[in-house]
Amino acid sequence: MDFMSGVTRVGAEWFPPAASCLSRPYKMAPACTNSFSCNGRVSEGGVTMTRFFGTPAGVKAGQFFIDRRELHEAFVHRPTQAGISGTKLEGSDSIVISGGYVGDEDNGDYIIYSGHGGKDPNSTRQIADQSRDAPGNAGLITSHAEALPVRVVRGKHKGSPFAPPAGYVYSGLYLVTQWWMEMRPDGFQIIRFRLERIDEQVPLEPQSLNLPDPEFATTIVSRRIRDSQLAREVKKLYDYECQVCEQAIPTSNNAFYAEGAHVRPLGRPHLGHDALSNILCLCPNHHSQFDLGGLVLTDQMEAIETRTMTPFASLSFRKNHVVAASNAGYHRALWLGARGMSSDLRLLQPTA
DNA sequence: AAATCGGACTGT
DNA sequence: ACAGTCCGATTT
Repeated sequence: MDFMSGVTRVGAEWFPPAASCLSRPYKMAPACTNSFSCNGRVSEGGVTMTRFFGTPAGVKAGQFFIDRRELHEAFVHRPTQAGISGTKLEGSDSIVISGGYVGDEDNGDYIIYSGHGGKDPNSTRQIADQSRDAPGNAGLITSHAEALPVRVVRGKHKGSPFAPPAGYVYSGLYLVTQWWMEMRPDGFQIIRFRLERIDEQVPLEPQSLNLPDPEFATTIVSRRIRDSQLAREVKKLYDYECQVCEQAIPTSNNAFYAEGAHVRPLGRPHLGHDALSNILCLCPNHHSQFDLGGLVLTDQMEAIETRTMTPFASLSFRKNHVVAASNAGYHRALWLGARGMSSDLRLLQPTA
């Protein structure tokens, strides 16, 4: 007996993620073509992927799934019961919103989501505090720190105008933008996460006329969406210390914040590469100064303030990392040329 | 082995 | 509809 008889399914076939992708410190995932890097482990047999970031190939935002097993098989959400997939080390790659915790909010473009834990397995009532060390919760904290994309799935439940009338809908990618511990009225501590939508291609079903204005959220994430796996590796290599000022910005959870800055910009018309030789680890201020042309680099990786054309710092580099002079030269020509000044490299050599 | 925002089945 | 019970698959 087919338990799915009578149910219309959309795109029920699942496709294994295809092509090559970057891996984290564990084994390479078989395949992935999404715009983000993907991670995963391969079992001894070499087939089972357990962690995968981004949207799997062949899956679209808005796609319907009849139950948790289908989500599992499509690599959209691997756990068959738990709401959060992930670990502290790897980060969390997906969540399911099913209204299982009071106080959650679903505003479409942003979500307030409770962590897991502290529930009586028999009564589904909260009987204990939640912990930031539970695997899924710690994973979402890691995803926040690393700006990893989180797949969001909505299940049928009351309280969300975006929830499907039955089954589950894959709702695309979100970023964790905040987390905090919260004391509930019943005296139990829970952990809460704010997630903001980062792929806008597929509109959510408009269920009310006054949708929240997503402009601010999209502005925040527009730079982070480009945070490639390589950029994350560079940040880790430098312990999140800016290569210009050597400052690391402390955040919560004993973590730090930095940004991966592409020297020759990606995309048209610049066509820079997402490669280690084209990425710097910078604090937000120097990243902005660099991207806005207030700072250029000599071939010797001296930082020049373009307002006064004076060197003010020598970039620090760590082992096995070099930025190609050609990329620095491209960036230099981009900004000095645009100001009608000579981009002749000789003018930027430090005078001995 | 424990934990997990399921799922199908029973009752009101 | 809804709530409780039992039986869970998968991952950690």
